[in-house]
Amino acid sequence: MKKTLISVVGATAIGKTSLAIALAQHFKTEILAADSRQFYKEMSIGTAVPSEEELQSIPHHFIQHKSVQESYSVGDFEKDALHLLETLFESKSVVILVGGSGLYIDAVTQGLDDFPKIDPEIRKRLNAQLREHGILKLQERLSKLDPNYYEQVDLDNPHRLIRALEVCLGSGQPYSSFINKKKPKRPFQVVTIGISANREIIYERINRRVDMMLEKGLLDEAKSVYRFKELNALQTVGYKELFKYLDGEWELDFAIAEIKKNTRRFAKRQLTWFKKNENTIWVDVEDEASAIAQKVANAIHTNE
RNA sequence: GGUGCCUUAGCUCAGUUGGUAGAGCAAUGGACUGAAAAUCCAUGUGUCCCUGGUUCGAUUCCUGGAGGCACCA
Repeated sequence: MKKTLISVVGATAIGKTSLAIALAQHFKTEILAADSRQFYKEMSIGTAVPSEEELQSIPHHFIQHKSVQESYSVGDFEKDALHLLETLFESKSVVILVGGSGLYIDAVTQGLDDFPKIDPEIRKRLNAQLREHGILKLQERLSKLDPNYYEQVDLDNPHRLIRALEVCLGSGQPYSSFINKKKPKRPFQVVTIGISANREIIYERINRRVDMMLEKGLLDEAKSVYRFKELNALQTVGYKELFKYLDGEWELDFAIAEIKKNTRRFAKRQLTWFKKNENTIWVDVEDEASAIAQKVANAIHTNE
């Protein structure tokens, strides 16, 4: 029997966690989280990590298994997730993947190209160059080192430029020579379930959840990680706005309004990403978990 | 009750010496290969409060009205 990874996607605050748990109970299996901020053990309220009870009801993986002080990339996650799936599929025919980070989901379901390890110092230097000389210099370098990618890349996007450049510099080969290689087939099929709702409902849920996070003590949590605020893991909606408040730059009410706005925009970006996958089976937020489980079961069968 | 000011995009406001209008924010669409809750790109038709008048033409000037704000009674 073919192994199946059920991928549950949807905008933030839409109810992915509870659907994933219901599905895991139905299929008697475990859950992998594909959420780039739930990895970190220092953050839980603002990342809407599953509750104690939820975590106890079903085994979860990749939840708070890292510290914000460690660096953990999509590539690392892909490797770890595939390795774990191999183990889980020895005893299960179905495993659940749930999360809001599109790139991380794709890394597991489709795979990324292989890149050589790059010395993080190179990125630091490139960032310093960006600050001192501006983006034009980086663009010029890329046009020499990888004219191919220079043609496709979003030239105003510093992160993209720097990633391409660091690969060029670190490997001595153009970035574009590593991408779009034939990726190995996954030893499992993927059934993607997307939870949808109209925009007003998503935004209402977001606003309510932000208020709830604050009631649960998000501000204290932000204080507890304030000393890490420069780290990548803390470039996170819900924290970076409260840091502004703690720095005295913003009023608390304004910071909260910004959290809601930035969460809305984040949700919007997620929807754009998830729309790309034509194979997604879309369900409504209001649909019963049991009915969804039935749909999934049917999809697994028709694919076999 | 009187006088003055205001009414233009979802919000705050600019502007048109009369030729039907534009900023910021919000919002919307999109991109995405080890920073991804990150990063980046694109998108502005709206009874210019209503009414009548002047005019070839009024959102702009004038009459009357409505609503808001301020001051005076």
